[in-house]
Amino acid sequence: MPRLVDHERRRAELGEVAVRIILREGLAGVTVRGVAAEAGWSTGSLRHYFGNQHELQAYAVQVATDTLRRRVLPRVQRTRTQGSVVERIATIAEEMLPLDAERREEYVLWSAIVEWERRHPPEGGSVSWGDQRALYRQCVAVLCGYESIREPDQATRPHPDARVELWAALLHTFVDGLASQIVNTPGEVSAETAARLLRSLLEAVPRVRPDR
Amino acid sequence: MPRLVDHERRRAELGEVAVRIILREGLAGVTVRGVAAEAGWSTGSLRHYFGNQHELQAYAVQVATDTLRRRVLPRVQRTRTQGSVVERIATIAEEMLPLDAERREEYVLWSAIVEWERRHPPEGGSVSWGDQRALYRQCVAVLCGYESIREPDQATRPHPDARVELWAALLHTFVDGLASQIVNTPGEVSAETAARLLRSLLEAVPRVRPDR
DNA sequence: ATCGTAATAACACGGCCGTGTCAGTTAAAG
DNA sequence: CTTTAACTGACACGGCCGTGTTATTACGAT
Repeated sequence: MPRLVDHERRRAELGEVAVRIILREGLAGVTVRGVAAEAGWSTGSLRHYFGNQHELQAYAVQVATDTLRRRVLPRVQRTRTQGSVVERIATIAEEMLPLDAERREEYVLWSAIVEWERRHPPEGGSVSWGDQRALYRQCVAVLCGYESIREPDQATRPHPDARVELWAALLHTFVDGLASQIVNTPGEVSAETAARLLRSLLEAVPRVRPDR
Repeated sequence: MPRLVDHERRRAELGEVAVRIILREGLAGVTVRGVAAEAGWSTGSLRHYFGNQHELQAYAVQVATDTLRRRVLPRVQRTRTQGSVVERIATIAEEMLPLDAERREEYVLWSAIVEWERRHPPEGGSVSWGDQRALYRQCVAVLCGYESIREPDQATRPHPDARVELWAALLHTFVDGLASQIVNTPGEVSAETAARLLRSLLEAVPRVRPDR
């Protein structure tokens, strides 16, 4: 019969282009015509793979999510083994801050995902949010003097110590604020200032057992 | 000669319409045609008062700034006199959080201003940022056990106690993060949760003198 | 080699946008 | 009342957008 095209492969290809546009112009820049042009196709052709703009943007957000997972998780898991506890945890938390060009790119992707989820709330709650909270929970647990490594699926659930749970939330919120200040008022909050503030907050986390 | 129109008054009138549009559709919704239509004039007429869209949006941002000053400052200054120190300070800080419809409106205006300043960085640094920092500085000073009221121009300058300065920055960042989480992930961070987290952070501020 | 359908691309329609032009209107100064 | 410049609004141009329609192409099964 007619020639067959690997739809999933084409969508992935177009998704990559869309992510590139998100980085350059934000989610609103992902238009049917724009993506088609940058990918080198006509809009009529693109619309065989995405019925409308909504589908295109939804797919782009999905690609962005996968990209972040692939980029950020390995960096977080490759934990630093030297330095004080605060220093090691700070290094992990800094992976969520737009301190350099690469992480600034990632922050733009985060923002696009958040913008999308705000306008199209996922029924089961944001997955990325749960992941982040689990990360901070684990950071605070270590900082408090608890076991340094818990099973991943354990970190997804609340920590038995309410103080850990509380400070995980505080840290999560603080890092979010720090990230937004870095991009929105770079003249007021530099990368160095942010790094310093982060460590100061980590110092304030109450310890169950003395520093290790 | 020809009839005369109070230009400043017209601009203010159009600015109000523009702010209404910012609340409804964001800064990008402030278009020459849109504002003219909502104000009941033609675009050609509007453009006697604003040469182009840039001028119109810049003016709208200015009006938004003035509106916020007029709305938020009085609420902050009418400080609560009952309850613990933490409770009183929390009430002040909560004025910066989008906890109800009114303050959610104000948050949208803040966001529009920040967006504008990010794309058109003011040379002298953001005025609104300095104002906010001064507020948190004063809050933390009281919380630490310092004098409850300093001269306004004193609050603009750094506090002599470095710890006050540090925790003012931490609190500022935290409240920013809390605000963004409330609007971006309302399903994860409710108004109640935010209020609770805020108080928890305030409890963690180190005291110079015992609670008063 | 032929056929039929997926794939492709060109085009049109309607919408919103910023901006420039220009003739008509208004009202204050003379 | 006449003059005159500010004011007004209608219109056009070009651009970008989403989307629907339609003709053409390409290719695998027959």
